Amino acid sequence: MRVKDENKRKDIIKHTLDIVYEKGIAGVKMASLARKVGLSPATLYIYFKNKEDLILSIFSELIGEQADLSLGQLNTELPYKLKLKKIWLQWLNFSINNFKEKAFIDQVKQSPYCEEMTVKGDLKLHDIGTLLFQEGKEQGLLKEVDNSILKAIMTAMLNESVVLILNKQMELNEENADTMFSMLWDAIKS
Amino acid sequence: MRVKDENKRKDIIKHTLDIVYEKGIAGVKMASLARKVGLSPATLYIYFKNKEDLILSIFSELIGEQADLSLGQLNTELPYKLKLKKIWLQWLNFSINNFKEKAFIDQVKQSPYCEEMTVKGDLKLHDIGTLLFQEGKEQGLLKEVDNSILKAIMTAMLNESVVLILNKQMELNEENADTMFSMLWDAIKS
Amino acid sequence: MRVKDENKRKDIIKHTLDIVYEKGIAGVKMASLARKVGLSPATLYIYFKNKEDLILSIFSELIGEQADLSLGQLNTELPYKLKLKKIWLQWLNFSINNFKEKAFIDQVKQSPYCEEMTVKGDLKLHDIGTLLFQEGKEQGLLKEVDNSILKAIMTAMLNESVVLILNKQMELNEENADTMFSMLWDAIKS
Amino acid sequence: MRVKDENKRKDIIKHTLDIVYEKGIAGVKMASLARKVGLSPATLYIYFKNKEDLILSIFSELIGEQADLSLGQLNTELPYKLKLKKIWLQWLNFSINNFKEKAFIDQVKQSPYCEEMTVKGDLKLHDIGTLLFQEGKEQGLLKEVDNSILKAIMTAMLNESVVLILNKQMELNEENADTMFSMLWDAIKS
DNA sequence: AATGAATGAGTATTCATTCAT
DNA sequence: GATGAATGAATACTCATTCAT
Repeated sequence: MRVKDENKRKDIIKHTLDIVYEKGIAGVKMASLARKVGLSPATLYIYFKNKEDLILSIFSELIGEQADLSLGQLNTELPYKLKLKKIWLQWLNFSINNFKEKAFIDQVKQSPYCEEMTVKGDLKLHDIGTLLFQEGKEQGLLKEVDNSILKAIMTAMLNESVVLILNKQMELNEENADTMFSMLWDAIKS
Repeated sequence: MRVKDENKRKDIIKHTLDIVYEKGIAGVKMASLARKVGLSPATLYIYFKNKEDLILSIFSELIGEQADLSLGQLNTELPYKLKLKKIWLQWLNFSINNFKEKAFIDQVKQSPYCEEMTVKGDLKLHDIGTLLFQEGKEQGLLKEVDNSILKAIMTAMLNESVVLILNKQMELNEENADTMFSMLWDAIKS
Repeated sequence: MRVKDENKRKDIIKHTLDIVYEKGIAGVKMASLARKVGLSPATLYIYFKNKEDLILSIFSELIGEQADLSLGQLNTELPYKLKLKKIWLQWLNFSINNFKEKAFIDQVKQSPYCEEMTVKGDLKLHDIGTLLFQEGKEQGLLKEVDNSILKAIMTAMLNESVVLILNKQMELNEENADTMFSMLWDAIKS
Repeated sequence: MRVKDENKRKDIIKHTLDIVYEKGIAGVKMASLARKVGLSPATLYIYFKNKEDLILSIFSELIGEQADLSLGQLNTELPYKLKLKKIWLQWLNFSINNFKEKAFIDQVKQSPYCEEMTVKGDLKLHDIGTLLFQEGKEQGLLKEVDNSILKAIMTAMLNESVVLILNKQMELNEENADTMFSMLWDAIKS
């Protein structure tokens, strides 16, 4: 009996991410994906039930990883601003290093594939945000605006930083990271 | 000889925007679009050479309108912060009132349709940003960071505000608009 | 504008009947059906929504025709036995002349396509049988057994007669028809 | 070396009969059949060369069993009508108890699988019929019609009885069996 | 200009069968 | 013998686009 090569699933996912990054979700054609991975189209259907399953399975796994990442940092004993900066930098780095994953998540979110699915991972992230901003407000460091606004701004700055860096309009170094974070901080601090 | 009916063209565009907002660009099927507009599929091809032309023509027109909008405000004789706020509010309102148009632009930008096209309208916008931020820096009011960063942040805040409002997580009233703008201002002011 | 040739639908149906008779329902391949009719596969989908619709539409139409056929004969003023014979001969002729249609109906009935459909036409036929046998019983001419049994026997004899004739084991002439009917009559008469 | 497990072969056949009864021959998928039996798809191919072989092997075996069954009864020393009734009842019971087998045979007969095969078993049955009806005619008890007609009627009545019983429109008891047989007898008796 | 019919070139998916262990 | 993985060859269906009027 041939043994299942567990790398194959990873290969499929990797190439799917590549394609989505380059051509969008609609650009994922089962046949050409298979060719890229070096498989027969039929083999894809051993690893994923169908195209929807392929897209949503990857989506779920990515959301899960992303959420897991941040949970560790919340309990550190740093001053609030530094802790926030650390988490922010961590998110920034994660986003840069996983820009294809991020692009994939964004695309799926606004695609029809996402319609029926409850995004569990996102809830985790939401809770993290809540905890984080609550702490800042309690220490009187953050503006007294709704958490969703704070989270929106943080996300927005993150996203745009990533875009600037990926578009080579900005380098990813400590100085620039400091600049971006200080602008974020100025925006949300009380 | 009958002439092309300009209303029909507008109808096609309107329904295309609707579809893209609801189902994404991949959801635009020439036949069902035609049915929605009340035309034959063949008639679409009188108004637009093909699907790509349909998408990109709409895209160009929208980008053009968006840019035109802002140009008027630059010459007003208000203090800088107020002028910036006015432009920001104008953009915000425009984005809210034209969220389908905005969604369309975003979708096209990350679609394969956009690949071969030089985004003329965007250049216009880029120039506006340059002028605007230049003025602020000259008056010593803005942080001395790259214009692209300033523009990115302004765009980011705009986008997230729109999302919050459209998702009904935030109301569109003067107070909230003030809050969002003041956060933006804090972020970019020197 | 090209005009729709109403014969095309009939052609599709005719060739579908041929294929089902020769190879069974599973032998109906949309592409080769289209080729036989002289159309593109895509064109089939203008006339029938999908394969299931193709099969079930034909089925419904055939059932309808079959039922309509018999309704007329019920009111004639012949002696019962002669009337029954006339209807029987009519059914026999119909079955012989439309053996492909009959085969089609039989195949669909035991196929998964039939599962979800309520067979309206059959109900009509059922009612006809009921009326017919009721009359015979009232005149004391038929055995006092359940109508479903009488109908079953009549159907059975019909089917087997058709098989014998189509297999060339029996000729379709008046003598043989008489023989078959008299055997049927002997079986059901009181 | 292990030998082919005869129980496995029986299991495969049993589940094949189940599937054909429920979903028709087209419903037999080698992979899911294997799963049902608790085997790997590849293992099926140890027991049967391919799908056609699977279907036709089962078919041949069933035809053989059916013919064997009847041969024993022909020599009994009963009066003709009673002997015929006994054989008829035996066939009826066999058909009821083996309705899946019967359905299988019917389905295969009208499927493309049957095309190239000469139905040996049926010949045996044909000979039995010939002997049986010959005897009846010699004793002046049966109508002087072609044996194929007599056989057709007997088969027809049998089939319809089975259908009535399996559809619960008729109970399988001595009275009903008597009724059905007497109708058959009335039909064929001289 | 306007149109409904028609279609070629895809696209996802299935499934009998074989491979490699 | 037994097996799970792998696949080639279908197959139903879609859709942007063109045809013929």
